[in-house]
Amino acid sequence: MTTEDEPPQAPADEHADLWLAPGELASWLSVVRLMTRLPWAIDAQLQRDAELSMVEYMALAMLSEAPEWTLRMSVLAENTSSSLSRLSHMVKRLESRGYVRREADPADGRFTNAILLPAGMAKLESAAPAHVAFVRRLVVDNLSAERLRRLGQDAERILQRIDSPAR
Amino acid sequence: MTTEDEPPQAPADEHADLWLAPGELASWLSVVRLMTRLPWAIDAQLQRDAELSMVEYMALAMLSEAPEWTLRMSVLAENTSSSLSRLSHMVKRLESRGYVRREADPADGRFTNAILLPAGMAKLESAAPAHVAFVRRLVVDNLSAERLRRLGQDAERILQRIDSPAR
DNA sequence: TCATCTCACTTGAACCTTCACGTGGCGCCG
DNA sequence: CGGCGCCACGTGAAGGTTCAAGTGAGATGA
Repeated sequence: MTTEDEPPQAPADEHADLWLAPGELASWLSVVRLMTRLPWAIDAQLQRDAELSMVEYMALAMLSEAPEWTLRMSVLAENTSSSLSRLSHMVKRLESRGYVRREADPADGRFTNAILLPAGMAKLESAAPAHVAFVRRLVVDNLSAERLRRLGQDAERILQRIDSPAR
Repeated sequence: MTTEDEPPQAPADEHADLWLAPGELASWLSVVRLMTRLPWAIDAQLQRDAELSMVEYMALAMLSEAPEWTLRMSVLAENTSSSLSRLSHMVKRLESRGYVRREADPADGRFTNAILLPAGMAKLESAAPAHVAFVRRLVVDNLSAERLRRLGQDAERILQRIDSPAR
């Protein structure tokens, strides 16, 4: 697919060194569209079927696999790739829905633990099947095992660069 | 090559059929993290160096390659993967900054054309080098040509499923 | 020719994220 | 033991996106 179309007029004269080769550009634009629309699609599915956003689902899922259904806010923030502030607001909302609760770490009051409540676990379990099926249909079962593995590797490779200091 | 890593402990007991196989899950989580953090990184770079968001940059870039620097709002929305409403708000802001203007299509007043202004083109040209360099460092030059091509293909394949009706 | 329908936008409110700052617990150094 | 600084979080305002209506231009049909 895709690509490698020569534009009827070649406007990419002076853009050439400022920009990307046609094939590179096409691939990059596909990635951009994926980054924009895949989260949107997942959010829409979860919102429709479970009234959860993807980050909320991820948070519940992370907690459900943690010992004692408990995680520090900062760890949960890291695991869900969200800022502490965003997480704080989000957990407040989950708390008001009865899915989690917070308490200061008994051992060190500077930390706050987020704790999954039974209602939250129930919510997660009721949301999981449709969500997993959706992820399978869009991604996991849509790519060969090998390609999925490579996709994950590429993602890690890019993430590494994101985390590494400016240069 | 390469190996198939077994996780040291297998926690996926009863989750197994509700969820994904360990390798699948790992790949999927990598993709999720990529979808979350790559846009964030790009936005941060553009914001810092040019006070533009990624969508704004994309919109200017699309317009700059369109004939007469002109595109219908609906076409621009499609090309930037954003809703018409989002685009409308966004273009209003770009308009107030003097980068674009809007006018009703003379041939058919139902359509609205977004038109890139010289100041917008100048903005784009001044933002492009750093942005392109950043994209190269994170993605394009970080993957082999073959892997980049395949990444683009995988993205297209997933996008196709997103666009196809529920089943 | 005029009511009605359709379709591309536009708009304003609600919601969420971001940003900058504020707060409280605990270690540390005197 | 007492002030100081650091660090994990919390909070409120600002800004952007989403959602649900609203608007206006052209097609359609009587």
